[in-house]
Amino acid sequence: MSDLLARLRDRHWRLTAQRRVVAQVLDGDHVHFTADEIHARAVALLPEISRATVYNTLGELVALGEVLEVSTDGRAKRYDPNAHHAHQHLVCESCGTIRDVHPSGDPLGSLPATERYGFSVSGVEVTYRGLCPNCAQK
Amino acid sequence: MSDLLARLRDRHWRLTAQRRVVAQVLDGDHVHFTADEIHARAVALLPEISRATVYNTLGELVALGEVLEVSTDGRAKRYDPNAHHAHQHLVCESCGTIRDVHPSGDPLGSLPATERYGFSVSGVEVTYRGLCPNCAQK
DNA sequence: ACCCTACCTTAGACATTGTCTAAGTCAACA
DNA sequence: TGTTGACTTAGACAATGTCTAAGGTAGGGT
Ligand SMILES: [Mn+2]
Ligand SMILES: [Mn+2]
Ligand SMILES: [Zn+2]
Ligand SMILES: [Zn+2]
Repeated sequence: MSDLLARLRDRHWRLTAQRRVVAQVLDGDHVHFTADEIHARAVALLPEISRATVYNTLGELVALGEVLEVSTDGRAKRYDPNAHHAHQHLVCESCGTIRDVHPSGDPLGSLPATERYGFSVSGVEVTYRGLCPNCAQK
Repeated sequence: MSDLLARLRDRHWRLTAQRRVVAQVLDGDHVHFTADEIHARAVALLPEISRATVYNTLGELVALGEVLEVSTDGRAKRYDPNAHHAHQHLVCESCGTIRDVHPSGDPLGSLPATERYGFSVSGVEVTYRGLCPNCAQK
């Protein structure tokens, strides 16, 4: 994630304490936190950080392509720092656990030209749903 | 959609004016309205119908498997009466238009056993994103 | 046809998630 | 070290969805 800070410096970002803390919370490639979860963890490191700044910083990281926005449940969006390796998600319907998964083949290839209705198709999101081992054993 | 009313009667649903109107708004297999859009159209047919009843009725139709809930944009959920033919969605990133599409192959099959982490995988949602012909011509 | 009553509907309060504004603060550059 | 425009903040506001208590009614029983 220090890579991330370097990239942001290159883009003439001001490196404020607040932005450092948000980046630190997102460190680790397999987290999928909501904005409020990120805010709570950020407050533990920098008590005076505001909700607005967390939302602002996350929005900027998404616009820069450094973080992905994931909506797996129609509730709060989740923020995914694993933006540099294409992947999809497997979600437990019971406890909400999210795993990164890597399907075989190109997901875009599954949409035939006759099903594209003249769209220029540029991306695809796949969400697999099921029960995780913990929740499956009732 | 009269099929739907018959099925609901069979399940001992009370056929109230409000429920008839919600079903009528959802008639047609290729609509993807938000709850508020459905409420606005329902009010045009039955002015005193409340927001709570629309939400209640939609939730019940989803629980019965007669309507699908679709979250394509992280904003309001959309309600899809085309619940009896498996399909996926193609969304215009600019204007939000949604088309039903039918990918080739079984979308579930693209997730190898080694990527399932012990989950019992029961479903998959695929959202293709791009620009519709109207929006593509700037 | 009329009652009952369990189920349904309603208005509006409340909850969650996200956006915006105006005023104060500070990181980076000179 | 001073300057300045970008950044942060508290809190109001907005959008979407949930809940409750009170009143209404569909449909079975008579
Ligand atoms: Mn991920
Ligand atoms: Mn559909
Ligand atoms: Zn689980
Ligand atoms: Zn479009």
